[in-house]
Amino acid sequence: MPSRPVVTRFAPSPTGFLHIGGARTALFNQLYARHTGGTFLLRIEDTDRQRSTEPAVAAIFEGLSWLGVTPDAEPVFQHSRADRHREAVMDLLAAGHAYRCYMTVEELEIERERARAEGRAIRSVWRDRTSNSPDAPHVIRFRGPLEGETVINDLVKGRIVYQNIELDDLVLLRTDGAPTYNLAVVVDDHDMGVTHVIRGDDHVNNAARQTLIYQAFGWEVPAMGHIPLIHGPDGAKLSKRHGAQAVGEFADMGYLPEAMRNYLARLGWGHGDDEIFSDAQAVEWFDVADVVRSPARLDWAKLAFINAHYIKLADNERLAALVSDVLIHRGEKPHADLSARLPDLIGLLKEGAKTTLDIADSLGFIAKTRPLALDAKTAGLLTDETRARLARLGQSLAKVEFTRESLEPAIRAFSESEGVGIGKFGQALRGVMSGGSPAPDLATTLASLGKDEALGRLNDALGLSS
RNA sequence: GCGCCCUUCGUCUAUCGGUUAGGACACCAGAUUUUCAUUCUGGGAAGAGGAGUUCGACUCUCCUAGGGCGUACCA
Repeated sequence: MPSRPVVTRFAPSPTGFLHIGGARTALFNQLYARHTGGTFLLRIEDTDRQRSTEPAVAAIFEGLSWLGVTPDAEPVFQHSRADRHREAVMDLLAAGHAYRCYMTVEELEIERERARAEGRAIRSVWRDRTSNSPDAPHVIRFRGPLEGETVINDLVKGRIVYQNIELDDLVLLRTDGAPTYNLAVVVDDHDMGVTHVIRGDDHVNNAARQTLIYQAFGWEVPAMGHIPLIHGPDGAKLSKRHGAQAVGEFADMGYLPEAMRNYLARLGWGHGDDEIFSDAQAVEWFDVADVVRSPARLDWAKLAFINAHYIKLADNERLAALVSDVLIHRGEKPHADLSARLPDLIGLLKEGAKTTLDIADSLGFIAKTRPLALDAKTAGLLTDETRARLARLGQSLAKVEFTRESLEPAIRAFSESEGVGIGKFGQALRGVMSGGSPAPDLATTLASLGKDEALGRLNDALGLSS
């Protein structure tokens, strides 16, 4: 294992959005680098020019920066290093660790079936043969050992042994001269000085093949750790029907990046009984060796719980900007005066919110304009007796400062002076204030409306002029 | 088919040969209460199955079952 300063890297392929599992892999890489005082790098694996897209690259950058998992250096684009990759393959060719293979797709198909029947991996007939017309279309394959075994001392899974006969002679250079992934990762990780390869479980099989390539080059093999995938709540592979896969979707659903980081870190990794922890604590505690071996399922309820926690902690100005975006996105752009009050309102309303979308929802009753249409339930509550009581309440509240702290005791005092429980008029008052829409507790509802608006709504409902 | 990996409450996890198997989310009940929510208190809930090793296994080994990943001129 390398004894140099730690260098980790996240190496996604830009063929789609940034998957939540990939985001966690990136997080783990960054945490480990920070924990060891090392460096965290980003490399875009775009050797397949057909499948790689610009929007996908943008989505990765955007997703990572939203999550707050950004590399310590400029990202490397793998395809820009194609010349270096080809050069490396030529070295392998010269050293006899690779060979030119002229198999046609048909022949390959036959060999594939034969190999399968014999229970071994693909080997080309060109392994020990040279062509009379060396310039004919061909790929360059790795010449893997036929015997022996390759051992991976996986940082999370432990010792994994592969029989070399099971490992195929993989293609290093395609017919068009383009390098393949398995060759490019090895060359790039080596050139970038990567000491610890922390990646998804779906790459374990490649670990052995890549180890062989490192050895052929005579390079030091980096430490590797394969982290389990994230599954949907039902245990199946995460897909659209589970609600979300892309980090961008989580952002749109009103989750905070720090909540995502906390939740993701806790998914598949743990530090004793700690559930909620800061980024600094995560860095202090994290170790790849402590990553859990088995795949984890996404649990929306727990994510919501953690998000609610971070919403309570979040700065109201910041939340206001987020909520405002939600409102605009919904086509409910808040008026200037509402905008100005947003931070204060959010301070009052964020208590039970699980997402910023919830906060936006809770703003609904405030945004209504007078006179409010009352729902049937509220209308039914407005008996003559209650109307009279609400009128008296209005008079006494007119003398009160409209803050939650002042309103709370004021309402209680009124209830006592009337000699009835709050239940006798509370429901009706809430209905009059909100028109029947969901609203928080009385004091908070009144405070968030403000004195003028609140008393105005009350007078509207009682048929009084304000 | 073959190879590799995984398997503790519903979920995320702790335990790293000796524990009443702990915590969190969720759930249920009770308390508080001006709706919902919040808050508080309490509760139910787990070592896939079978063989070993051992004085003693959730912890170690093997088998079975189930699940995942891979098996590309994708990454």
